[in-house]
Amino acid sequence: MLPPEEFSRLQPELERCSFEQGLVLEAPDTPIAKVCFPEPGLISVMARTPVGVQAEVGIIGPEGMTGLPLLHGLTNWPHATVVQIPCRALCIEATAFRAALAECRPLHDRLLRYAQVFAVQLAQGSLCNGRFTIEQRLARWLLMCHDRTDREDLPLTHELLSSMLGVRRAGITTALRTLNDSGAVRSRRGGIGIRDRAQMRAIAGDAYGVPEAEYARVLA
Amino acid sequence: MLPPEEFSRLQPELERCSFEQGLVLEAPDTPIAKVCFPEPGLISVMARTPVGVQAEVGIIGPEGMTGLPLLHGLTNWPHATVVQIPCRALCIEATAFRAALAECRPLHDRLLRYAQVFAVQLAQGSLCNGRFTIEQRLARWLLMCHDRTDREDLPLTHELLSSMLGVRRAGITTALRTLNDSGAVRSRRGGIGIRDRAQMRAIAGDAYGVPEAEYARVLA
DNA sequence: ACGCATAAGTACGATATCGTACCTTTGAGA
DNA sequence: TCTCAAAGGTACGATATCGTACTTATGCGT
Repeated sequence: MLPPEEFSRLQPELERCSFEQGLVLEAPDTPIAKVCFPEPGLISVMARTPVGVQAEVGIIGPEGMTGLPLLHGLTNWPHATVVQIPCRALCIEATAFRAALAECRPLHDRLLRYAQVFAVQLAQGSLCNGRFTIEQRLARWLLMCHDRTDREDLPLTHELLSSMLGVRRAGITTALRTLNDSGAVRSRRGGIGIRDRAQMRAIAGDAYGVPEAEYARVLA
Repeated sequence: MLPPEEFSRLQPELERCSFEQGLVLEAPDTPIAKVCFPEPGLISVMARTPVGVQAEVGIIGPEGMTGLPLLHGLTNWPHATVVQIPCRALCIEATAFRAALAECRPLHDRLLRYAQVFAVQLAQGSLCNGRFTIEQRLARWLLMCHDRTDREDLPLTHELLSSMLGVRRAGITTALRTLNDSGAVRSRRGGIGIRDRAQMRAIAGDAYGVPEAEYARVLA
């Protein structure tokens, strides 16, 4: 989705990679090796405390990139970046990425606009964690996930979702049953299919939409 | 705290302003007029949904700046920026700020590092909202506030704190009484004084510290 | 076809927090 | 000195979520 002249600056250095579920692209406080521009799939940014309390705080898909610290002139940050739904991605070495940023100001500027969209996503996620129910947050998460994949069925266990939202596994089971009963999703062992997006949006309410609108405004 | 050559680029255009509590520096989705570098005091970034659910998601003091969207090449974002504890600040018009960024790359780079610290603060706030008790979050907030002011007593009502944390006013009263009883703070009508920082940190636990460490690493 | 590890469903008492309401205290201004 | 709006304390039933544990279902590998 980059304009041709910006994409062509990166193209020679881009390598297509394939990522399994669970792959850790960036470890906390560890130099980041490469920047990835995902194809359909899902990568998430996890915050944690020194003693190991952890939860997902942001998600990245084809609309964005991993390695945001490199965009800010740094090599690492305290968060982990983990592949949640397998995907391919176009990847570039950190040093090559840095060089491209320095040489191509329009590229840097464009990616910085994405950094703002991501910051808005973090902020809105914070609001949701404080003010919405598990059911609403789950609907929000599934919608965001659905936006970023091209799959019919998302390969997600309740266990995985519970660690994403930072709640009990049993809490996911309960919330998911409500979504299922309302016809919004179809849930199977190890997988969830979005059935009715309109219904999902109704359930998510205001928990969903602000970062998406920001993305449309800033990068579309 | 900027190096001399970067500060001198901004200096001619900086104007010192005085901000009252409650002043709205940036309204949601509205072009930002100026960038402010606060002196001791507190400014907060509030996220909200279309229907008005709102909570604070980030705070800014002398360590940082308002107007982050301008740093990302944009003019606005969906959040509001509000003065919570009166302060002075050095301010610069948006257009002059943009010009300075374009001309002085080291300045831009340095401020981008701050943008990362702020993003980490947003992420950690999200984690806290999901996983910590009101008491811990309150302790975290008061510590962060204390870091950014030079006052003995923070002029904060329970009402204000409740809208910051996105909880009931009565919830603040209760949590604050616990902090008071443990000797961590001294609470008076319309004001709170931090009495024992070590105690506060013990109560906040892991809710406090990650963004602060990131700041020290990246900008100190 | 079978066995087993993984995933999902369910239960239940405990706890944090909510919504709401009402009452008391405080301190600034008349 | 008095008054009153703002601030703070408290109460109580309701609800969301938790921690934990046990049970059932599924599908992969043999």
